[in-house]
Amino acid sequence: MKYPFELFKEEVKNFIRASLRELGCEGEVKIETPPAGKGDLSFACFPFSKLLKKPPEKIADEIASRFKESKWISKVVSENGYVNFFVNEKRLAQATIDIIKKLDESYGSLEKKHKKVIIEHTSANPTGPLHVGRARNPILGDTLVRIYRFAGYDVEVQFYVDDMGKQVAALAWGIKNIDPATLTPPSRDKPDHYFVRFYQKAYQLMQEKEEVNREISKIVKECEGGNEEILKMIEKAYMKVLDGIKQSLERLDIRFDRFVVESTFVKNGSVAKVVEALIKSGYARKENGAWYIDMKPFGIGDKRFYFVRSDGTTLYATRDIAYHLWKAERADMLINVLGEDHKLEAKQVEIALKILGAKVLPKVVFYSFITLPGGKMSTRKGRVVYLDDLIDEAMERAYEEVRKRRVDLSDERLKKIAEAVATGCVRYNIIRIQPEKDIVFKWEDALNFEGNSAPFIQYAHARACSILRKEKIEREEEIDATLLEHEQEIKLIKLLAGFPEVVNDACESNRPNLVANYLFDVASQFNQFYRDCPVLRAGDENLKRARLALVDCTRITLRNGLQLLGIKALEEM
RNA sequence: GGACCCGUAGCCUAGCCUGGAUAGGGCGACAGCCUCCUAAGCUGUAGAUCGCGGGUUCGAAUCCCGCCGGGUCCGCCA
Repeated sequence: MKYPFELFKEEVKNFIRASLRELGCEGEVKIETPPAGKGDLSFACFPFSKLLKKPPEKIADEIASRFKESKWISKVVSENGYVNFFVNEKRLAQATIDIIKKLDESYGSLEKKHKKVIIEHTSANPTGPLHVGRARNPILGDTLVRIYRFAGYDVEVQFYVDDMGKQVAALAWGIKNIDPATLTPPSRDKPDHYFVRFYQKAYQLMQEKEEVNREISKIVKECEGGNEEILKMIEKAYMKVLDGIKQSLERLDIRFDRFVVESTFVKNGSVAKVVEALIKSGYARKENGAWYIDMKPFGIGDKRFYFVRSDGTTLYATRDIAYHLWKAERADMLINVLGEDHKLEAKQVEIALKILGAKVLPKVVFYSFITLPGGKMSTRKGRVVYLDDLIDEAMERAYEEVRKRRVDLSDERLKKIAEAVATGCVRYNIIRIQPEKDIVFKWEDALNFEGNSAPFIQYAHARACSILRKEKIEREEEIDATLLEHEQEIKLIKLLAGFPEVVNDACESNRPNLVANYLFDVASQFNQFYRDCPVLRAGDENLKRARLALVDCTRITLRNGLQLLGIKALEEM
């Protein structure tokens, strides 16, 4: 099934290809979007100027003059070396509104790819609560999950649990050896906040006392040896913290299909196989009993990638390779969401996977950490804003705002709305920005409820719902969309028609921020339509039905898009 | 020091991958709009050497090189 705008685009491409062939040349046909008012699609003739030995204006003229008539193209104009194509607006309006009404919740979704994708995200050390510095990871990851599913992929979401590092070992040691009475009270009644204190204290003691350091190191070593008893003890410790992390993410509607535990790959021998295979590959060198791969031939400067220590134990990256081989056997595509501090490790894993002939290599989406105006967040230094605190603060602010506006609603209803606004706001303000861009955390930005924000989009959706509550429109109702001729109606329809392409682009390029930008545009255009085109008081009954349908289609598109961002589409606010 | 990322109005940001027609938005500022479908909205004004300098090109915010500023990494840590 093809979407209307796609059909228009294909027709334009075919027309250009045929025209160029007649003019005597072939070439990549690159279609672009012209500035407002100059058409709906355009084609630049400059690159063909040399080939055809004609000025671009002439080529554009010749192509444009070849146009007679067609289904989707209403007009072709030559201007300054460009060929501008105008869509048949009435046809687009009718086709777009028909298809949105018909597909409803699946409008914008793409055809089934019959491909399995494993998306790994968050994978935070389960030693304490998530803080805002890392909050981009789950939000990016979960949004990608939603987009990939909508784009037709079969997605499994995984959280890789590190149960073998010094961090979890410190946590486990702390819980076992520290008297809770000596700790400051937890910042809130939640397991991750409760247990992080043991981790913090243990970490501090580890640096102060050599014996503590030795004990914790011993735990780590036992884990690497696959000591079941010690691993069980560690599991008991981190599981509670992980529960707390899950609770926080649940508030943002973020869930996982599977938690994959690192030690699994030590226990089942796959890490040993990785080591063996790497040694046999011919790329490995030995030094003082430790094994490494020289990364210079792979273009990574003068770096060594150690995968076995001199005592024979493996490293984090080594185990990560085993994990990735396991994933590669189970999926057609792998996506990882990682902080930019993992760039080198990701490169090491990738090189190893290539050496070992992995079927699938992961595509990694890196993001920059969110920092505080004074610098990096640090749990241990107490310079930190927890995700829970951010959500709570957003909730309070949102509650105040709703209460100010809606004296008519019950407190229960107000809280529901506030929650949707707050969590939407948190997700939106993070997802709307390109992952690689630095974000300096400021409360006023994070809790922005106006302009380019989640509530702005939710508000447009609520407005649409409000109109539709007053006058119903049935899915089956035949409407005459050709009556929609107002400039704002046309603008809105064209924008709605572009949704599937946005989904496709966001998915293919792993840029969820495209969806956020798009929804802001739709909401903004809808607000302008709302200003210019009365719906319930449209006068003409057929026009009213058509406008109602357009409102309904906007509602559907906004809702589907918000769904992709994990933001609740409110019916009133 | 080396590698990678970022640098667009007072602040935040889109566009950069795939070069193209006057660089879009938002916040904040200023001036307006609720007898009318929710003003979390709308309109208008002011505000940009697209970090700097070269190069490639008919054409550069976009590609290449150098520099400056900020971040990340450079461990037999995770």
